[in-house]
Amino acid sequence: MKQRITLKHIAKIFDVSIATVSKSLNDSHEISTETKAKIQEYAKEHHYKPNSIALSLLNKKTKTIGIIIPNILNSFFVKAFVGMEKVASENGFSIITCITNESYEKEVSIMELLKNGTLDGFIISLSEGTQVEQDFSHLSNAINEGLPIVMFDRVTNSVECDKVIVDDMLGAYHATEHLINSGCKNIALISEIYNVSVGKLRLEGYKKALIDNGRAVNESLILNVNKKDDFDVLLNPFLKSKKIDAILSLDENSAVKAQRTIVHSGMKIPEDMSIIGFTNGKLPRFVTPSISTITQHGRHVGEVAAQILIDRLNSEEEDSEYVTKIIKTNLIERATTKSLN
Amino acid sequence: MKQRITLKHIAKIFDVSIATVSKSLNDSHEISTETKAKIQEYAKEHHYKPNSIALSLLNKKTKTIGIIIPNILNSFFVKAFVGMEKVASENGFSIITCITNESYEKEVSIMELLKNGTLDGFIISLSEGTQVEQDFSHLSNAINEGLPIVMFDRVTNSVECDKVIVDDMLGAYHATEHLINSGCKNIALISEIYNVSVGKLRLEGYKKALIDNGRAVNESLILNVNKKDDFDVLLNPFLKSKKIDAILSLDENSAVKAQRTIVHSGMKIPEDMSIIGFTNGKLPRFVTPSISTITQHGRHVGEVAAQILIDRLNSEEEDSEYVTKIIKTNLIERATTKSLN
DNA sequence: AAAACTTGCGAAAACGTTTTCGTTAAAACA
DNA sequence: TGTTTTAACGAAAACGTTTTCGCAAGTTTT
Repeated sequence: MKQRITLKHIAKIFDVSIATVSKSLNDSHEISTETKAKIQEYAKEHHYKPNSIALSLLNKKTKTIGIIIPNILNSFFVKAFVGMEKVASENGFSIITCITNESYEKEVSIMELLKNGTLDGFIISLSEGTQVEQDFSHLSNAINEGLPIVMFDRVTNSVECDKVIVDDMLGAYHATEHLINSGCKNIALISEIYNVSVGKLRLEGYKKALIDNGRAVNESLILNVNKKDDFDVLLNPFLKSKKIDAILSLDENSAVKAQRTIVHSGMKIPEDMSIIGFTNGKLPRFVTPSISTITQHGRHVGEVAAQILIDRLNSEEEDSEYVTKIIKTNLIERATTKSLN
Repeated sequence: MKQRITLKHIAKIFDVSIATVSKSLNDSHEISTETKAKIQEYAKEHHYKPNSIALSLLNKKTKTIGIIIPNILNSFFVKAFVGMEKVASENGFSIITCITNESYEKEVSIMELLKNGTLDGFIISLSEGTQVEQDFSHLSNAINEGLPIVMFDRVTNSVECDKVIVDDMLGAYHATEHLINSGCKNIALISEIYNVSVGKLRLEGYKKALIDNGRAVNESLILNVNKKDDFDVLLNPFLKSKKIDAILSLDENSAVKAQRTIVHSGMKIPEDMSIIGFTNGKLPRFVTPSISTITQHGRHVGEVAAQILIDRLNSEEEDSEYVTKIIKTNLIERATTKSLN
């Protein structure tokens, strides 16, 4: 194992000071052209690379940002991640990734661990546990210690920082309206994410659309499910008992599972039953019949979040205002909805 | 923005030396119990955390590993990633993630960038570009410079290092045999990954199974496709012209796309046409009919890879032998294959 | 009472880099 | 010739930490 080459090594070779080597490699005018030339050549030949740890210590900047996501086995978060990675890499930043598995404790301990100087800032989407717990001190502490945070998707009003959110309410609103306009009478809502902020916003959008269109909100048409629930068992009686003819699913999983159950039950899609889901992964696209989906532009969300953080890190002034960017959604009409005309 | 608290701050407060503070916080016996007590208390109250950049510089260890993957929008790689993140986090390691987008150039430049002291080691799956280019000097250089590498899934014999591979050949072999034993006569092979090592191994397994079972290898039944190809256009004439009654897809994408094309063509699955794919993501499971799949245990692959690297980093002795772990595959029988009895 | 040992702490080096501020010698000027 | 500029380099501080070694005072042993 070769020792990594340092300024000191080079200095010894040419019998000059470390300062001279450093300046030579930075092409300083203080050093004579010949000295610079020979030092630069030697450095190149021996693949000298400045130790970035030493630089980080000196500059108090690491050019590294932390990305904390609840769960990466989720097409929205992976896409957001891809967007962040792209922007970070384009701007010369590295990313350290952590997965909280929806746990508040893990989120807190990760942030404690990472507030040790290795990071210049955070991008985070809150874990379900944190949104239940409603304790955000680990975040405000980080901000107080000078670590900027950008929150995306699952955010909270209790922390002041930059935010990138999806227009969940409007997305659900439009989807619901689409179902209404295509003739659906009893629109059910299924959610696996009733605990998290975006789930609540989508629910609001659903209700508002009903009311704005002169329908009553029927709470018995709202079904909150858990990840381990058996959909067939849960959904079949639910659908039959209520004369439901449309489902708005607030997350990707429940949309796909509902579609399966309905396909197996023999109902006609979309004639007897319409479905709209959230999050445009491969799943709703490749399933048969393909599922109409509200796309959240996950990749774009990630890009914007990363760009905001990097801009803040690169800007000199400390006190620029926090921004909240809202990313619009789109309804992708596929085979589980009737078209409007 | 509060300044981060350092040993120096604490030293000034109690009018002692930095050394004393450091030793107190590390509970050294050299320091009197009272001094230790008051310093520890103050440190705790003010949330002192050692600057890990300074420690990294001192110890020449960062407790950070780099994970380089070709593409994270791929269920195998995400699962592997999840496994690595889990093991790393359990062992107190952070991970820096980079995505090469299958590009050789990006892979090289990423490694150049990261060989700057920020990482203790790498876990990498080769990009398609690298496997085409067959230039691995960026990897051997890293190893020569003392940065251990664990390669997983897409590996090469040209670099000596720890490896974790999936038993692709045997997986394809068993799948092919299953198709033969269930009565299929003309088994086609479709691959989007003919360029990468694992694609070649799977192809070998397919051929070997045919030969071992007294069948001839018919090269015209082997179809290499590209990501942008239109499957319907490509596949329909292919299937009709060759009397094909089974397909072995070497990757997840082509399996799902082939299934769609076949469903649309009206053929009966699995009576007229059997399908087996690779990589057990959500897609093959949720699609109708669900696709029989060879699972590669991605998560386990990731866990093993990370554990090997971390063990090597933690071990004192330099020269422990390189290992190659082979992870067995399983065939998950679903609705696109006939059962054997 | 002298010698040896213990306790409690500080100075300084080390990790690798950049940068500010000398310092020396040669060159330019008066 | 004496003074000022300029060119080329080095010393040292700084980033935050750990650790080795040394030192003084007090304590124990002979």
